[in-house]
Amino acid sequence: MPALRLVESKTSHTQERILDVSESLFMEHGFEATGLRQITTEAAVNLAAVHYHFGSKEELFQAVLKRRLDPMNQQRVELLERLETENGESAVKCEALIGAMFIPALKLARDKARGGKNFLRLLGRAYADPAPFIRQFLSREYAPMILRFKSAFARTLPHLPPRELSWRLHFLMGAMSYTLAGTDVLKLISELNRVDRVSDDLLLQRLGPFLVAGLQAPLVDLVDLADLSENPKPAPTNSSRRGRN
Amino acid sequence: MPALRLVESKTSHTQERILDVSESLFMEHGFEATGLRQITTEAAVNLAAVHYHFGSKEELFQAVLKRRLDPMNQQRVELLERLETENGESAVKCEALIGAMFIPALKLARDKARGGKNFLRLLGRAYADPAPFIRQFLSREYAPMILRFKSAFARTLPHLPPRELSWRLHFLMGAMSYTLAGTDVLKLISELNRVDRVSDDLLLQRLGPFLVAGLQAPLVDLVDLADLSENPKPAPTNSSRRGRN
DNA sequence: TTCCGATTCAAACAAACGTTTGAATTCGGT
DNA sequence: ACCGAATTCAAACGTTTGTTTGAATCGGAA
Repeated sequence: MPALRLVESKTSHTQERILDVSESLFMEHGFEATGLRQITTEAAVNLAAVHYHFGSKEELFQAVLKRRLDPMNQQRVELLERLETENGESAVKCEALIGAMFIPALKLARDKARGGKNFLRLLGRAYADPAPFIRQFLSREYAPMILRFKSAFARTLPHLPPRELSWRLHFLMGAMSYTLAGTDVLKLISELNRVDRVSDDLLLQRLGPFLVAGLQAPLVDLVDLADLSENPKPAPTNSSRRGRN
Repeated sequence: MPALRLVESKTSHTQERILDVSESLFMEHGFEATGLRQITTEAAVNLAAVHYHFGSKEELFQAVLKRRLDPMNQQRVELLERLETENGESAVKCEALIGAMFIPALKLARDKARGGKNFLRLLGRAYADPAPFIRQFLSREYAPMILRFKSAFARTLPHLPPRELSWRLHFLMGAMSYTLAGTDVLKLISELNRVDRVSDDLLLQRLGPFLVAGLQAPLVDLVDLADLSENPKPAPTNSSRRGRN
């Protein structure tokens, strides 16, 4: 077994080429469907270089994600902390919090030298991957930043019960990652095809208000709807209402 | 080449067992990572049965999706049409439209005999898959239903420009599929772990208001934010504002 | 130059992949 | 009981997979 990158200071030219090519290929075909030979030939390096520098295909995948994810999440909490010190006692507004989460991602998507949107599509794909090593890695990677923001949101939305807040943040992450990933299943929805391809900036300004309004939506008391097939319209019929929470 | 299911009336026992096992395995490991031998041994059928009944692994995957997706989307448009005839001239409310989209999916998630949540997780995974044959299939499968609902939303949200509506529906689909898929990357967000596992019903009642509020969010005029790193707070500084849409 | 660790390289490993084949078997109708 | 079609079966097809090995090459300090 070789030394497995004892020298961390000057990352070799080979490592970066492998990471770059892997990023684009993993994004294009997914983790399982991308072969190491495909990567190494396109990167013009030897096949064994992957195992020499990264240890295994799985570790390579994690390295690809980690390279972009660490700085991005770090920027996110930096923005959050700056907002919090600026605001002193009073809670930071929803809109600003969402901006703090979204802007570093958007910045990454713009920086074509550093992966561009390819990386975010890869990330969105990783979100949906059930492979345990991916899920564990993402959890480990996201935990600090998510918890940090959750308490910030709780401060600015004090009327929301904790569990309700958790769900709304879940929805928020869904819409955000779905959007950032550029999942274009439903391009047919729209005229998004070519026009809005350019204007990444406007994305936040469209997504932002949507999410802010969602987070601030009024609380409704939960109702048991056992009759799914019968009464499709959720109009308050005032019957079959049983308190539950 | 064999007859390739000329007889459609009585689907063989083998076909269903293959579909059931495939559904759960594809969901667990993804399309690429699931082997045909894995499927056929777990289903206790011969390896060649897959090609005999379905033609190829890709066609098997499509059949797995189609079996649940067709009835679900059909239910959705049925609900929509019932709502529209009930409301006559006036537009159907946002809340009801979202219910019409969500309830058939929720119903499917509940019906453990017909796949249960496994299928929705599989579906959420397919959303993020870049394989062309999957994307084409999903587009083909979703097109009628999506277009139907889009025009319904346009009627009830007349103040929204078409492109803005398209984006908001995009966000909506993101939050919805992310939620239905049960992507639990961010379980750490919350106390969702065991408590809310039971109450699928309450999901719609949490997601519904979130999405309604998002769809009805006020329109803001779009601004050019070229200074991402400098001014993280989207407070209206009144400078660097250039009209653009 | 000499030497040593870091890196690259070609070659091979066993295992698993999706797919095909042709014979054996089952089944329903006459 | 017989026939013909539908289905199942075991076996092998040729590729491709991630990983390992051991020797060749490179690069900088002594």
